Amino acid sequence: MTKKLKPTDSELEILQVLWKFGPSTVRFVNDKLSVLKEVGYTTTLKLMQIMSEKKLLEREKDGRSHVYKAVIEENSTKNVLLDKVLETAFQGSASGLMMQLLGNKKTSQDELDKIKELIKNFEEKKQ
Amino acid sequence: MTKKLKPTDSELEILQVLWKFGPSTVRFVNDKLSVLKEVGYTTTLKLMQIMSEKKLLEREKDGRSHVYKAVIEENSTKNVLLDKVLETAFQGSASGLMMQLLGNKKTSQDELDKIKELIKNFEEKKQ
DNA sequence: AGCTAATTACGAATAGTTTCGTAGATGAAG
DNA sequence: CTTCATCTACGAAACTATTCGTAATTAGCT
Repeated sequence: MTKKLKPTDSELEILQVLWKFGPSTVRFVNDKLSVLKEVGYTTTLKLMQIMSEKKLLEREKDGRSHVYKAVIEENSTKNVLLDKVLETAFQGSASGLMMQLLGNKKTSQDELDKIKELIKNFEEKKQ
Repeated sequence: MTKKLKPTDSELEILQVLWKFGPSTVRFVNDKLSVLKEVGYTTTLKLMQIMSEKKLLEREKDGRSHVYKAVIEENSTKNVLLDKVLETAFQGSASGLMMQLLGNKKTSQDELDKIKELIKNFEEKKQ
């Protein structure tokens, strides 16, 4: 059973890189993060070391450096984050959350169509 | 312009009470929180004092105590929280988030119907 | 006025996150 | 083998969140 560890914001940024690009070195992750924000190499290193201790990452020696990979799944992690908001902000009401999402001007017609398709498929599968 | 202050988890619990019941004393809020979890009176007091400093709450003297009210809106706060998850975990994709939500076993048919209704209304209003 | 119960104020302890400086280790190149 | 660049390890500092003990204040009651 996977533990329901909620990563911090900084940890999530690192996880995003590893999920997207697969197992990577600190150097690689730091380069990707540097595109988005100023961040020192040792800062990223330290964070990834801590995440290894927490078992969020695993690492393997490769020459003089290490290759880190995410241990926790992208899906289950997203579930934890979404559940948290669903519970704390929307009292567990998916439609309440949906209403908020639609109230955001950001949802395009294209997205809306995708969502409708999702619901349709979901209901068919359910029977 | 409303600031995009993201309340902490504990702060959110207090905000939920104030949003639900309107302006309240520390005693009242603490009583409500105590139903859900063990929490000391001075802990709640301190938190609400800090939230006042942060301008998340306003307070007004009433006899020997204070009445606190939420300054930040329920809707905009939920938007901030939802946006955060949408951006950090789902790269801004509402349908991606929706997929995750449906993947959760928790979404009932009743909720699903409400969501369909929401989308229908939303599309009608859009034209 | 004096007592009591409730409230606020203050500050400290704890824990967790985030950042980064510095030192030490290591592999590669000459 | 020595030098150099790169990487890891370690620890400390700054910051935030959370909790709560204790002291001071206040309103109301007799």
